[in-house]
Amino acid sequence: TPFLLSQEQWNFGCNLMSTEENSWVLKTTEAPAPVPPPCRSPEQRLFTPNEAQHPPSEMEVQVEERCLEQVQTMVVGEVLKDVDTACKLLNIEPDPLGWNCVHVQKWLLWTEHLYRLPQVSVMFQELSGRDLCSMTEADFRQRSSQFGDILFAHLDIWRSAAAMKERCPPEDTADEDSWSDVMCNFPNQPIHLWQFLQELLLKPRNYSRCIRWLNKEKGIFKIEDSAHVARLWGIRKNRPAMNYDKLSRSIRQYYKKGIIRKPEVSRRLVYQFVNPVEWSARGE
DNA sequence: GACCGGAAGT
DNA sequence: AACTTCCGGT
Repeated sequence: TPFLLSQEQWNFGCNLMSTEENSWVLKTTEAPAPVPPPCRSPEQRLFTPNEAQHPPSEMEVQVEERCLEQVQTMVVGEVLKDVDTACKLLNIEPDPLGWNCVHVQKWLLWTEHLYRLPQVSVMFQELSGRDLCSMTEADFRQRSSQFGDILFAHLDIWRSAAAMKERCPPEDTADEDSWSDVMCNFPNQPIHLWQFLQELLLKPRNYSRCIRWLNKEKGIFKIEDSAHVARLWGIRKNRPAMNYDKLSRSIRQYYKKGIIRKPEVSRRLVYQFVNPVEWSARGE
């Protein structure tokens, strides 16, 4: 089946065009969840805006089509990138068909977080990715009458993304991401907390609302949203009960190891990497 | 709520 | 070993 834009992706594309915040995956710290109504016939929506009046000329049609094409390419690229990011964060592969129950739960946890849903993952326990993919929207609704459609739509995005990937695998966005690719793409390599924090700090576009550098050269950073960072860490380590109390305890374990410390003047939620030289060499 | 470290568990 | 969990105290 062809890759169709969902309402959500279309909205995202519009945001992108207006140079707004450009990550829909991690747009989480403000505003209530961007809960899109699942759109089963997106192509209609794509072509309806503003052509009600006079019939457009041939050239106008061509221009518009090319524009839409560009937007679509851009959106697809962003979706793939965001799926990638989520995969790294969750340590799962992009294709839902390959997921086991644990992977499914991680993905559900992530989706809950993304759309700010209440805990719905319990309704999907013991399901593999293959099970999930064989379910209809009605099946989803049966397990969660309120949010089944959202989960179904989000799974659809992932399946489409995986299909895209398979269709053109060698494309590979050979850009700035290669560093973290090398660091994280080996699946199931246990990640250290300090590495994880650096990963987040490396992507200010996505994470600056919850953690950011105060002084990158000195390695001083501030956790802006402790609960959010803890949640992300919990997702990555598959520790649903993770919170800032525990995360900060782990950070404090670094004090005696000389990996992280409190800066000279201790400030609330501010920490400092002890030897920041190694990674400050490269830009974001 | 953040911060701190001891102690025990995984 | 690298956390995670829990906690009593600042």
